[in-house]
Amino acid sequence: VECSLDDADKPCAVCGYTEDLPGEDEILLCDTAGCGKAYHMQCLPDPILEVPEGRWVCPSCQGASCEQSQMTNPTSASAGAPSGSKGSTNAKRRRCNVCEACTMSDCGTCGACLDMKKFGGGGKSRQACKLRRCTAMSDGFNTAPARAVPHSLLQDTEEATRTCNEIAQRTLEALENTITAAGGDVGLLDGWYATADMRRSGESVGHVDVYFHDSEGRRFRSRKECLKFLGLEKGLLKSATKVPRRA
DNA sequence: CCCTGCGCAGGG
DNA sequence: CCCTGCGCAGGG
Repeated sequence: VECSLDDADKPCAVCGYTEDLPGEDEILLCDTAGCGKAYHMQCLPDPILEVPEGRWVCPSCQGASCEQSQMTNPTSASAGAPSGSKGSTNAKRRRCNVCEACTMSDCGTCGACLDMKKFGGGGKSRQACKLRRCTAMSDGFNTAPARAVPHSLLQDTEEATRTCNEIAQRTLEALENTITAAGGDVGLLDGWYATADMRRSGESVGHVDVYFHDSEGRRFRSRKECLKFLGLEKGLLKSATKVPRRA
């Protein structure tokens, strides 16, 4: 595979970054004549781990031709996997590229944009433009529930509430899985419930904060806090578990 | 005081 | 790129 140096600073068609993320993926260029768009391997809808050998066609061009032109690629992380395979081991949640937010352009003025290199920032924040936070993230493998409310719902109290409730429920189930994985019994969570509220202003508008509550009114902000309280924190089983007052 | 909601940095 | 945990400030 040869790379044209002229294309070395072409920005990724998905994230807009020109450079490789530190320690992470490289940029691929579509080999379709007249395309040549660049993609981080990690930013692809179906991420791949190694630079493919030979010809590579981007998702956009694949869709245009209705061809599965990648199926013969032996180095792809997931293509052509045997049916018994458990699938990609590093699947992540990814933007759908279809929802309203995904079709927006980077606004160039929000905090996330101003940090992007293409807008003169340092490229440290690594957050999506506030207008482009996907509301239909694709399900990755073994990942936490999405925590975002569609922008169109920010003023629709009823529907937004329902969405938050669903998120709360899924996150509580994620907590159960975490407890189990840490060697705890799900019964520890008897009487627990989760609440979810969306942020209504600021750069993180639409983000949903989930809190866990136990049967005695204690509130926890994260699964980690729950594990600590339940004495399931990895490695250290503190005999003197901190218990908030008013027990 | 505590609770809530938002920002932020680091990890993946 | 998104997720996660936690700092922190302002209001009850």
